[in-house]
Amino acid sequence: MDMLLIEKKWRERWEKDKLYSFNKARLDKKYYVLEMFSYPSAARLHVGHWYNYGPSDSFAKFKRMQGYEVFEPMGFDAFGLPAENFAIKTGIHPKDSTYKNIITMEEQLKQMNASFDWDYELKTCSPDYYRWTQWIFLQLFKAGLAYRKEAPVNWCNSCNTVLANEQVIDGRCERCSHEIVRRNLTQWFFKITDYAEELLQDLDKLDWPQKTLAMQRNWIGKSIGGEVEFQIENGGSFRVFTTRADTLHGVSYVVLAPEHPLVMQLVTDEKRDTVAKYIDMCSKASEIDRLSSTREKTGEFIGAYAINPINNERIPILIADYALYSYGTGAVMGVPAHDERDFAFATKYNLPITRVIGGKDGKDDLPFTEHGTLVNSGTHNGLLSKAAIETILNSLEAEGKGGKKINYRLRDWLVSRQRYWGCPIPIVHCDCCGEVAIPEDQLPVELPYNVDFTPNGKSPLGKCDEYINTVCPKCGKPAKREEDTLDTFVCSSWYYLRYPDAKNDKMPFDPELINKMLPVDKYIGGAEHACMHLLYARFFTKALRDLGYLKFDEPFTSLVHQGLILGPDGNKMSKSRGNVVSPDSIIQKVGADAFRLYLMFGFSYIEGGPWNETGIDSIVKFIERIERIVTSTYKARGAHKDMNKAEKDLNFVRHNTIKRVTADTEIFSFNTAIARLMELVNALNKYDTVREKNIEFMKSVCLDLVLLIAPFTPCFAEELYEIIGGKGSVLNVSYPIFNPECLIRDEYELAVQINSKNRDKIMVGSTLSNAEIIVIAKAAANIASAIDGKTIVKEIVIPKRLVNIVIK
RNA sequence: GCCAAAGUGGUGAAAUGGCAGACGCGCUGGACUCAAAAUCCAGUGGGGGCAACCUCGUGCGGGUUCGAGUCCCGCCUUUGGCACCA
Repeated sequence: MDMLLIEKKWRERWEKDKLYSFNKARLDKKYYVLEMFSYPSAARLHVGHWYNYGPSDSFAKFKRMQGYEVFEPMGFDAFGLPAENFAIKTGIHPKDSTYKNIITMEEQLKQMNASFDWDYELKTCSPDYYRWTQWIFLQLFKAGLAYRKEAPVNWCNSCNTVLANEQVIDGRCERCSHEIVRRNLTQWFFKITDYAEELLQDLDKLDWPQKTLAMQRNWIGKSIGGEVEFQIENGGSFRVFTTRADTLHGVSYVVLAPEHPLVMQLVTDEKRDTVAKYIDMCSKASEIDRLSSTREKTGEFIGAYAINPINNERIPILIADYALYSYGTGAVMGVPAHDERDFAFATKYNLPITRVIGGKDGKDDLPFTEHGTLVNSGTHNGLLSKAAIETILNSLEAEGKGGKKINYRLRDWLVSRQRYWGCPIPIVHCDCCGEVAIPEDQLPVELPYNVDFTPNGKSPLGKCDEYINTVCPKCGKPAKREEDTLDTFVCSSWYYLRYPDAKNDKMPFDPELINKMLPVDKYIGGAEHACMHLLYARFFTKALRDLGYLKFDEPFTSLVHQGLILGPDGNKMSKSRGNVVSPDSIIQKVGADAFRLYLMFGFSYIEGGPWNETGIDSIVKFIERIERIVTSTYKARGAHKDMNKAEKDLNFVRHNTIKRVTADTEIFSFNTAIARLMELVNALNKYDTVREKNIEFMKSVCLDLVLLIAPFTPCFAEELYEIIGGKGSVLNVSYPIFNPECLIRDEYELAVQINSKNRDKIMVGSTLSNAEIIVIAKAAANIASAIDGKTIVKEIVIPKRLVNIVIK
């Protein structure tokens, strides 16, 4: 078969017949399969694209053949830095290069023989999409979920923009690996922290990889504890957050974060200079320096004192950059005896260390960080930590000096970017009215084309006079537009909602339709999005639900991460390593179906692994074996109609294959599914050598084979189906269903063990009882002699598998 | 440092606590052929034995169990994630 030719033939026919067109009349049977959309890169599709889209499309086709109305859209995550950086280098405008790349990518994606319904295609950089991104921004703004604040932010000097916490990897920019520095800037944030608890709780509802759930839990970082209020000696007060209120008697100092506003108020005149210097030093430190937990702790006494509310002790107030202004209250109590970090800090600065929790077994090593019994704690002596936390926080609460409190590690999502190629923020800054939302009927705020986007640390849109200067929608006076654009993760946080209603020009989506189409039934994409896209999208869904636009809580019911295909050297493929494998030549040689099948058979889908193409030839041979056995069977003639042992054996393999392929495909275990298909082909070939063949029966097995393979090699299966006289598309035929009765064998082979070691094999009828089986087992040649004269301690029968006789 | 996952033939990899290595690749032998290719068939974890068979074997050391790659405890290694979060 000329695969390239037949693939073209079937692609054209599918398109003509609109085979993959989603039928809204069958919404009750909808199955939404979504693969994470791609960035429109200039390079051709790489192995990773194929590995993501090929097997998951097979899953979609499998669901289709099971009778579901499958919705499998495709689009482009088209805003973003690469196009802009490319433009800076070459002068080609990001819009031009992006749209050009999209066209070539569309062509390539179509060569995959996938079921994408292109009628629902979306591009996040197109005004009819980002109009609604802006609309959602405004809904969040009106609900108080989008706000502007000055805060220390992560700044990348190479990308000339701020980054969200999630985009900082080990103190470096996730994109260019440049060191991140901190800057104080006024930026837009989304209040994702309002949803911290629900984002955490609802993880329990999701059919997601355990690892990803764990990562999100860690990222949200719930911490149950309490707040304690410390009076300042010369008036005023502040609070600290602690999970160990039981150690309150052991507090020998408190620490404020360098950015804490109280610091410059409380500092004494003699300390003012050194403290200011320290603060300055902290602000200049890069994230890398600051993040290093092995770095020696530093701090400065600010000359002021606080009062420990539980024992009225006078304790010094220090500043140290290990206290994070953005977590808790920005202030920490120091308990050197029971915290490793505090211990190191107190030792260095000669602060008192008082033990207040007794050690185990009389040991008195410090620091002792476990729970235990309180000592040196006045009236609380003798309490266990857990009870003490409860008691102390309750009494503090009664006195108005604190109480129980939960903190989260999760921070609000910083969405401003000082870049050009992104969604404009639909806000006007007016001297009189402040931040004013652009009226919804004036959306989209279009991204201007003629903009100088050479990077100089200022937002490119700010340099574009005709864009930036406008009038206030409220008071009509001259005003300036917001000059930053939105993080591209904002665009991708709702695209799954837009797909089913991609052409709607009245609203972002019709809630009535979307509530029926969503949530996504199966979402497939890389694990690297665990704490970014997948978290943001969940937040958007919940926020839009609370605003009344959606009726479901979670966007993606079930999630699968495909593994990573590494270079042949076992490293991640990258241009700089020179280990990038291009699939183009392989596809030109063997076709997209064979390539897809190879990817599905050669790797465990969720594991991935180093690239190795030695198996491709064998996959081609396998396809040819199928073609040979199916076509020769359909040409053969014979009047034989019996169903004897040979037929029953083949029928067993057939139904076992159907059962296993169905179950394995359901859980994305494609390599084992294909192994089962190979077994069926082997069984067919074996049966083919039988002298008196039941040709009609054999044909029916071949038909099942063609149907079973159809999701994996769609064009090949279509062609074969046509050759054997099938009408219409094979993908419209129902996927075979196994018959349990055909899986019952007349007799089974059992291993017979003595003391758990194999000693013999027996054939037993399937209707025999365990007692009858034991009788046969004991009579087997090797067994009878072995148990002769011995005491039998135990007899175990595992149906269809083994008999174990335990003797003394 | 903390959390999670993984470690199985020459190789890609399989195994609801039940015959370890399914299905492939590679290799060896055979059939077909003048010959080769293609195709088909058989064999293929280590050690021992002429043989039927025996024995060892899933990173290492223990344990639970009639039975452990799988469960438990303690290590080693690798890979991801988090990392001054009070």
